[in-house]
Amino acid sequence: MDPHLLRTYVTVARLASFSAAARELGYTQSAVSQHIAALEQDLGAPLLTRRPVTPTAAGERLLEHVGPLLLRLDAARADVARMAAAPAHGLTLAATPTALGPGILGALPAAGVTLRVLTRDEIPAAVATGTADLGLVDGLAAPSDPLRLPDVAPLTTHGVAEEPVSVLLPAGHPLAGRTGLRLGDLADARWLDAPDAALPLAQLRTAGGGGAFRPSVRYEGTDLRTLTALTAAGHGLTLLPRSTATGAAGTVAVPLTAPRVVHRTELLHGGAPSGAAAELVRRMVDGG
Amino acid sequence: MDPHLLRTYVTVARLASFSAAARELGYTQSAVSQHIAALEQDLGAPLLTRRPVTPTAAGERLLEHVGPLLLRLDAARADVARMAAAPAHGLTLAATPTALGPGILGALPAAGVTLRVLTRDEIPAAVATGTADLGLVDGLAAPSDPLRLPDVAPLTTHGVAEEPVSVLLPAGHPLAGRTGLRLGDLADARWLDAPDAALPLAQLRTAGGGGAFRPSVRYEGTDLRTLTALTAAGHGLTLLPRSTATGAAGTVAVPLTAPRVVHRTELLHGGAPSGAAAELVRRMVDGG
DNA sequence: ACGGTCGATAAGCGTTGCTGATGGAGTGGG
DNA sequence: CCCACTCCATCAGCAACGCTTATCGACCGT
Repeated sequence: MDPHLLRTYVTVARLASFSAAARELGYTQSAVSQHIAALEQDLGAPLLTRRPVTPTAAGERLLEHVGPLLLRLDAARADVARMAAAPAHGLTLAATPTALGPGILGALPAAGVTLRVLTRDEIPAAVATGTADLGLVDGLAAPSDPLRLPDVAPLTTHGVAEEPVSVLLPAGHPLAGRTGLRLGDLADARWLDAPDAALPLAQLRTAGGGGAFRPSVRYEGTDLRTLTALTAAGHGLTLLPRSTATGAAGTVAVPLTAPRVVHRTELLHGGAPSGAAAELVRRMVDGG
Repeated sequence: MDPHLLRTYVTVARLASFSAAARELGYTQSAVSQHIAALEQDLGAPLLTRRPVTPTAAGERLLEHVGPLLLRLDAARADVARMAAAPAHGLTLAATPTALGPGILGALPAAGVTLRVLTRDEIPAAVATGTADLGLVDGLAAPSDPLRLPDVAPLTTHGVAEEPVSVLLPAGHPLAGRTGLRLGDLADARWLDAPDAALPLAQLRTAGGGGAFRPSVRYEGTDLRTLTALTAAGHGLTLLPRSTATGAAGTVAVPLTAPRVVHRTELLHGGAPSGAAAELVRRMVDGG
């Protein structure tokens, strides 16, 4: 169970080819073949079918483990290296688009920060592996409940903001005049499925809402502007934190009253934030 | 970052001795020394101070990673091996004491089951590494919310039971006559700290309650009988699921009305439960 | 039928990683 | 105060591992 063997295993599985994996990893085809053979002998079960190269049932199970495993390994290496390396000057902050509300943006220093917009799942990984110094993740949660984050590594989290959630409707929508909406009122509505830009509907199901949603258009970008435009054009409703929902052209933001969930933003960092990062953490946590 | 190196690193750190670790691992002292040297060179930072042998700051960070890492590695190996191995006849079920309520016990088959009582943290690990075929974990959660489990491996969870939570008071307690109690009413009470037997108070804080608790006696066993006896003797209050709280001699169980949390039990299993385990899963999930 | 590609296997060889021995450093006892 | 003991680091030697090169059988398209 050498990490090297696991790494070649995942590349072989991904490329569905021993030779291609060898090329990508800088090995010989023979070496890759021996790697896989060694793994299969070690685990006592065939992992791949040859010709075509496809994971077996056991191989599929292994694949589910290896990703997080290698991630954690990288995280450990990065975490230790961070303590030895000289503190870098630049500070990179990974965040989801909806986490960057006005309150957060106001707390940023005037210069020296690199913002990197990532998926919710990518942010803990980026912080753990040192790709980013700090992370901002947001999501839906019961009031004062922490978010459920994948624990790829021992990360420290601080809640930095909580605000109400709004439903974004096109201006002419029959419910646009309401002062508040229950999710039950919207059982038959069509929702935009935009996991990287809006708040993911799937979180609502775990956070207490029930029932199945009917997604219409799926939007895989991270631009809030086009997202609100899609809603304005009638392609579906969107769930957004109130501050980012209000004021979008052609839309109306109505507070969500039930289930009682809030949009929560959390700041994430590894063990020992260096100078500039530590200062930013202090400012954000104290401020919020 | 060979797993072997990591394994010797943790043993050295645990035993605070190169030679002792070598003895335990079946290596020479020289080999252990070289392992640590290799790790330190690979990571670019000293991990241990010698004489006395103590983790450095970087070493401490590494230690936090290595435990889960090796656990996941074992889990992956066990998971794959499980698919190749012949299905065992015996079925072992790991559970917390409070998870074994009457409803659960009734669903067990008449014979062929080994029950193993473990800590909440140990159960996911046991299921992941194949030490147990199935796991039953319980805890406090908002109604219909899933529990927060450490994700040591991709495990499947099914909610199997939810029931109200009761506060266990000694029979003569001033609040014993109440029909319901708010946590606020008990702000000044003394609580038994029994993380392995009762419901851990710490979970309440994340589940919505606030404030600090004043633990009195700490009980590290898993026997509910002595736990209720401790409460009856006035050593502190205990939080228990209603069905296990009622009827204990010398105590009164009063429902907890606020915060609105329930005692939730979840069934855990790995990817491919074998015959007997699969049947038990089906029965429990359908029944609940 | 035949070149081309793919993965498995054998042989050769450099490197790794172990053992055993030795040395310097700190420690406790006589 | 010195000696014996323990601890970890280091060195030399050797076996085993892991890579490459080379070759083979199987499959595919032409």
